[in-house]
Amino acid sequence: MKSNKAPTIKDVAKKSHTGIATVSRVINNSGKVSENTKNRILKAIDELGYTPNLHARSLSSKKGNSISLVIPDMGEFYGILYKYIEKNLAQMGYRVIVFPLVDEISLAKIKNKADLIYQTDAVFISSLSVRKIFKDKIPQKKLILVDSKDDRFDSIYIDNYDIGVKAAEYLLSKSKTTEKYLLISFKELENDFTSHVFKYRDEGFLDTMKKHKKRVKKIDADLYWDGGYEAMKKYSSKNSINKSKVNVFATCDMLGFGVRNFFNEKNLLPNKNYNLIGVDDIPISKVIGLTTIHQPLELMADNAVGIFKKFLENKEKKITHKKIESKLIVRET
Amino acid sequence: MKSNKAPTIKDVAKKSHTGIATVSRVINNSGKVSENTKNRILKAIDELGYTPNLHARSLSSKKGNSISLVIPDMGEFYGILYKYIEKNLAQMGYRVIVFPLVDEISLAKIKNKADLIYQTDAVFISSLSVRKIFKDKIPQKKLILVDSKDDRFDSIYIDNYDIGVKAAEYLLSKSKTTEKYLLISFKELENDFTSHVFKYRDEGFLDTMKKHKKRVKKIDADLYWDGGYEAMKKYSSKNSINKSKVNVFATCDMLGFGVRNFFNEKNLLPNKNYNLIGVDDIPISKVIGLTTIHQPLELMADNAVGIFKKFLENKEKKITHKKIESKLIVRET
DNA sequence: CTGAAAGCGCTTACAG
DNA sequence: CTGAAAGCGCTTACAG
Repeated sequence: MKSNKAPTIKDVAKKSHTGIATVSRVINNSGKVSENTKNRILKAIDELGYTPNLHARSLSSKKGNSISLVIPDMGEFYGILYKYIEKNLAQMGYRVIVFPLVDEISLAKIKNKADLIYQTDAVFISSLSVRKIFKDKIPQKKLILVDSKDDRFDSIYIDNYDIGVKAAEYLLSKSKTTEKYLLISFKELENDFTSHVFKYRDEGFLDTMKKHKKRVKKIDADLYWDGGYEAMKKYSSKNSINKSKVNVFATCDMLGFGVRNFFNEKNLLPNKNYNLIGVDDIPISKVIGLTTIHQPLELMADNAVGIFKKFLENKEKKITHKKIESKLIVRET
Repeated sequence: MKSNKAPTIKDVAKKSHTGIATVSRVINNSGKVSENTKNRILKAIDELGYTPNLHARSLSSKKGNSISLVIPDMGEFYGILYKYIEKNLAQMGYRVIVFPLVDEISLAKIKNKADLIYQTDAVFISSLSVRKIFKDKIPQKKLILVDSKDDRFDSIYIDNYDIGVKAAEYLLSKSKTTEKYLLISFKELENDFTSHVFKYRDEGFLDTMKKHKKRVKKIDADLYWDGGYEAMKKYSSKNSINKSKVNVFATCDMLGFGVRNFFNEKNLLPNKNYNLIGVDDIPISKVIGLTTIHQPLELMADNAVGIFKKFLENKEKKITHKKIESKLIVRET
């Protein structure tokens, strides 16, 4: 009867009548090993059902072969980002470990210095503020920001102020003088999760509208699928929505979704009764014909991985800041 | 000038004039340590910015303090499941590492015996077939199936055949003799990702309809936000949709979403012109008023973690099969 | 091409 | 309450 414990490299060595160093070589495909011994070892590995212990490997090699990806929530948007990053890194033999900051518990875990996140070779942080998350105890790791910016760290980012400007210009191009302008946005709470992306989008939009002497009514909405709907409902209860065209900037597609729903329900038509633009270009936006501002996730992922690669190669200390252009996608609304 | 390397337990011991065993004790809060030495050690840890090496810890303690969660994709649905599992496990000091099988690459990684997944203390598999994923090389780990069933492993599952039955009964209760019945479903490819959930839902629905002598038109759809829409468009190009009421079972809410969109666009009304039921009860379903069959994710997560807890306690070998009841949620459609 | 040995940074009896 | 020492399963010079 076999022992219950998982077989180790020692067991493999014994069974194949070699030393552990040689076994290690064939496992890692490093160094020269004769065909004959190699086959003996492979056979033993197979028969034993041997699996290398990653902890031992990492401990002795000083490499984790993994990176962390910190994201604000686990939804479709970040799923896409994950996919692009994973695709790149998998080829390099790296694992990407996801850390969704879904609640206070997961935030607390990350702040604990004994957490897994501190064992990975680099930390990719998406859409979140390093300062807020880690406070003063920033991990002594390679940090790469994706979709946000911090002077102290490598950053791949999009100019959110510019997004607001683009949204304003789109709506202005579609409208005449006497129309109404609405800004439906999420009012971020000042806590550890705050990213300020909404704030910047708001500002870009508001500033541009002011420049064109347009008055804008701002409405706070919940960051949820019906957030935009409820905001519009509230607005329409005090303002007429049929008299003149309404132009709406929803600062993310999730909010845009709700707004679109609202207009549909009232049988109001895009271009005629309203215009609407969102941000993100999540998959569902295409389906509902929502005009939006696209965030090039693939490009961001590629750039982030590129920085990581360079880091691995020559440990260069220079910090890279790469700005990615967002793109207007005109659809029905 | 300080050394570049990360401080180890040895450095802490030296700085606090103790042994590494004692340092280990205060880090892990185990055993008795006098207040005085404890404070000295804590101070040293803080000054050094010491972080325990998890690989070393796992290697010597034989515990990973983590579990794997394998999911078919990274979207809102599994995000919710993750959240519930994580909430439970975090309190126990465990990390949950997500393995989204988004493409062939990620599948290949999992099959590699050297993968991270084999280092965790247990593997939770959601909505996927163990047989298909791991083939004959099933990991010698505690496997817990969430939302699927396998006689060989602990399973928390929902009866998908029964879901089909429930959907049929709902539509029958809303309809009269002469009406039309549509089944809009995803035709699973026979590959490693196949879970057969759709197949069982189809069967439960079809069998029940047959029992009631109703003819059903089945339409294959893409598993995407506009899958249901396209399916309906195809159907309506050859069949009238206005004459008599149409009753549709979309085998998941994502498909139901598209169907609902289609009817909206045609200005057709629920209960009057059509009835529609989906499955899953994803957040967006509530917003669009989609009648659906709810999957109790929280309950499933709790049960799965419960099994894991028992496993940790007494290493019991008995396999648990727990069936969870799905629940009809009636909304507008 | 191959193997014995040191060492990675911890935990855990063990002895005091 | 405390510390020296063995051991976890690997990788990597080093010597052959």
